[in-house]
Amino acid sequence: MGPIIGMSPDKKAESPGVLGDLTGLRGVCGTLPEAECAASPLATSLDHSSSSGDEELTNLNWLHENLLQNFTLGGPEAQSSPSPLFDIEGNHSASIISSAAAHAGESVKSKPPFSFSLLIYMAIEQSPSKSLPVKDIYGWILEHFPYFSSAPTGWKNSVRHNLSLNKCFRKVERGLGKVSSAKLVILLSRLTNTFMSYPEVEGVVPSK
DNA sequence: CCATCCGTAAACAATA
DNA sequence: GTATTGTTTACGGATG
Repeated sequence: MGPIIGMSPDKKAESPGVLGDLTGLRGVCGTLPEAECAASPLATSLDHSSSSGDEELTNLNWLHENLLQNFTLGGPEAQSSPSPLFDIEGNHSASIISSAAAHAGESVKSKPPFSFSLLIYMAIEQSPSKSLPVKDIYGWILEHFPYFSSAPTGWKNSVRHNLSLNKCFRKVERGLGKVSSAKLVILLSRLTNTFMSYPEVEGVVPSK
């Protein structure tokens, strides 16, 4: 397989049921006022006058929809729950990620049909504290996607690149939670706040 | 053709 | 001094 090439045409064909269509993601992201999505989400996202708009590239709202629609309920119709957002925070959270990981396991040797943002998100979501040191993110990815164990080391750079670029990931000082050996922790605060309003998480995040 | 998204590489600074 | 981590920039491919 020539997955190493990166974005091979198979990418799309390979993730018909998994990621559905990435095209939708872009659509979502493009329609939503990015900054607001992150800051104050559902709320009316009409006040993006305050934001500079540089977050369009960093918004991962689509990620939720995508994840939830494809992994949780098996489809956009997902009407069983009032809001798919609940699943991600609720008990289903783990299963969502597990499902994703399971999908990944199908083709252990091939490049996972997930973007780095998604991989990072899954790793963080699976952690008990919803936060992970970079090192552990590496570890999670390696554990669930052995493909990277044999892949060039550049993927780690990509992970860090995504962590920095995507404002959905927030860096917090260590020592705030259970993370002890890590230097820094990446926390998905905006993401969770956007859809689930996690007061607890907010408390964990050091307001610098 | 253009805009956007994603992956990758690289350079550099900060920190442990 | 070294390794790791974090940030930033740039480029090219893929897609709508």
